[in-house]
Amino acid sequence: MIPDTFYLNPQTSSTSWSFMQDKQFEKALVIFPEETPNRWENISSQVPGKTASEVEQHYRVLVDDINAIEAGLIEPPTYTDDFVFENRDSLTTKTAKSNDSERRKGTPWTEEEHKLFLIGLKKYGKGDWRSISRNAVVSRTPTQVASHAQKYFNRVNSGTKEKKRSSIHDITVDEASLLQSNNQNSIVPVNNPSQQLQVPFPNHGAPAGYQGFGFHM
DNA sequence: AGTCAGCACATCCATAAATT
DNA sequence: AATTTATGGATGTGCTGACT
Repeated sequence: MIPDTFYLNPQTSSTSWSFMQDKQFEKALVIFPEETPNRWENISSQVPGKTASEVEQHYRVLVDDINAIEAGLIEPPTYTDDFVFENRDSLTTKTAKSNDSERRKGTPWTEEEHKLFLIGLKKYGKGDWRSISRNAVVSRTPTQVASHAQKYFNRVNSGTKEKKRSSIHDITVDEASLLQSNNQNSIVPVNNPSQQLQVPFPNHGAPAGYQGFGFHM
């Protein structure tokens, strides 16, 4: 279990959030998207011990963090490696040997995550999946980033686009960089403006760059 | 030399999209 | 609607380099 001191920001968190509360909050964000009436009341009902105003405040702090990181005002957090990754993995994956041979499907990469991946790729280079995971696609482990990269490079190297389904991997490094620069202070994806405003956290209820409520600065 | 971490690559398999 | 095909996430394996 990740200790509270690991992810709490004493400067921006007026009340303490336990790890489980954060996870419940994260799930609730997905269950109750932005257009949901009485969204914060509904979310707070899923987070034991938190009021609607507290969850709303928590959300705003997180968005502020992301905006600050994307604007380059603050450095993304650094982690004590294995501790974080082990715990992050334990939240989203299970080993192949565990649990009656059922194979996990996994969480699909969002367009936003892929763009962050490409930006990280450009910045840190191919092979430095750890840095990309830590500083760019913080919602993914190095293993996940490497796996995604493998598919991406397969796609890129396969060349011809004809007779192929459209894919998230069709987004190039240059496109991602351009989108990033055009979208400097926004936390939303850029391809579908109508969706952006509806679902600010397109992946699992969290903003891009958000990695599980662990890094308010 | 042994151990460990990180990586590339190959493969499995669920799912979505395209085709018939 | 049924079938085929492509995609993508997860994972197993082997290699390499760093460390003890």
